[in-house]
Amino acid sequence: MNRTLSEQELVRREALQKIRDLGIDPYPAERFDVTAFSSDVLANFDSEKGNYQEVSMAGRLMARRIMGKAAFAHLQDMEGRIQIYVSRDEICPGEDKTLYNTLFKKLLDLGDFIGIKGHAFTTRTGETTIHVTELKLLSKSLRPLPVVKSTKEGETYDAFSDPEQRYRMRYVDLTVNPQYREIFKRRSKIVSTMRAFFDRHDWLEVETPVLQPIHGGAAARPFETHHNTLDMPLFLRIANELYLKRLIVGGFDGVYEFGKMFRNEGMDRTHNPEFTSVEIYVAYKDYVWMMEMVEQLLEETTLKVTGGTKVMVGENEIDFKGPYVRMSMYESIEKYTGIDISAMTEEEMRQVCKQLHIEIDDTMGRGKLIDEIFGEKVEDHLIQPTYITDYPIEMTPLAKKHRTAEGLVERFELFVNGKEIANAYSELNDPIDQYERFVDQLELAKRGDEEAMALDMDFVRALEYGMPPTSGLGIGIDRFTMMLTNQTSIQEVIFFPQMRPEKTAEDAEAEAKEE
RNA sequence: GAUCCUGUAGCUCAGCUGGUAGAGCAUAUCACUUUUAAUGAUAGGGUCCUGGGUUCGAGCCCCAGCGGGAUCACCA
Repeated sequence: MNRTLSEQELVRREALQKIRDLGIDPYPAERFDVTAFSSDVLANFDSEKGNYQEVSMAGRLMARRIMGKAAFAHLQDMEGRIQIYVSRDEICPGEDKTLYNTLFKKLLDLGDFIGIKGHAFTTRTGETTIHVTELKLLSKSLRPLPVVKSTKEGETYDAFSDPEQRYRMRYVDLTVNPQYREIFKRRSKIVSTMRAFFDRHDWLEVETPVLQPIHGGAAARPFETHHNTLDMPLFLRIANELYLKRLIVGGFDGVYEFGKMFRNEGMDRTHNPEFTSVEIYVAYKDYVWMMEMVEQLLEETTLKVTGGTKVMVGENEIDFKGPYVRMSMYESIEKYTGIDISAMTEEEMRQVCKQLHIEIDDTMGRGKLIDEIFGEKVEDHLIQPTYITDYPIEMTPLAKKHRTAEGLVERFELFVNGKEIANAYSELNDPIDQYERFVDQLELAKRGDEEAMALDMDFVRALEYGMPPTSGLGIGIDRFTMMLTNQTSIQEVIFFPQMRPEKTAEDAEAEAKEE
């Protein structure tokens, strides 16, 4: 670590040494007990009651206004910022004024963690403030934070706003842009609310392998890795569906898993290589039941997380209160194009695509053509939560054949604001049918489809032992969080989105030498 | 993958027709015991993303590369 230190970093390192010279440990080991968060005091302090007369708080020193023998500053803790008032003779009652004159005024910097004790009062300008009687350095910061200033009117100056910097140094982002903490608190609440919902129904939270010898359960390209001792390739899971269904076979009638999935595909503002989904499987149910369950789940989650069932997503107000509109895929296409394709042959559909100016190629089968028409002409219109049901069998090798309609499966996807956020089936539990569907996938793979599903004979064996009729569901947590936080980029709801490695000066130098 | 935009001080940004870099905040020193984008004075701070090229001279022009963003394409 021989990087050149900036002037401000040098100043802080010198201050660190001077603090040690004073006999003060800049990184003390002992605990500092906190009795209140800033938000508690700001919400509940009442100068007439005179509460909060002995509070102990801790956080980062975020702004200082020194006026000789007294100073105002802001302390930022997990719940917000509160002003503190530090006067020299208050924290240094004796002759020795070092703590104020030297430590507080000279050697502390913005970003340092401090602990304070004192009492709440209201300043002349009406701001609730902590009058500090004791002050202790808890951890010295050696790099200057970006200084983001904002006025009482809410105007912000010099915001730390470069997305690259914000994502690479999320710790800085969360510190100086605390409003972004709210997104992640909400994300956490979404997960905990859903978990509580599932637990209340006595469904079991489980964990299944992330490292899988066969990547199944979805159509996507996987990450491949290698296990040294076993000397075999392993894949990071693209889905956990087949494992969860094995647990249904084993006799757990309801299982769910929140987990990371990994897909080795493009990255953009709606795709990160690793993302979180929740999948749930419930025995003796079908996809019709599942639609009702999802309505309850999303309505409850939205209500508990946001306080209402309606959320603004961009320009649109979305209402997650059920029931949601249900439309079969064919109906939706007829509604938005005026064309009924349900009885058409592949060739007739090609004509329809041409008529609608949809680009297609010869490799596309009937299922793919339907999907293209749907993607081009229907998806964008599905703003309020809408179930699209009954998909072509070719696209869905793990779903049960439709109970009445030929060539379709019992599947629905939930679309909100033009985007899919949930996918569910009446799960295929006929082992012979499942085997044949896998074989069809192998044919696709032979024709060059990199996303075709691999044959998982152990899964077929499990089905041969018998799986009860089951309904399964997957929800993309990242995308649902985007909706409930009104974000348009997945990177904003993931703490550490995938980035290319940062190129340091040393790297550049090493590269230059190689050439 | 394609196109466009972008990279200058710790942060946010200027930088004219090519003439060896500037502001605000932050930092340092001084003053100031109810301030709040605190104030006043003074000072310091730069691998102008990287590597080539053109030129007497490049932050600026040209070429190549790297990072990031946006749009499109691809993709559950």
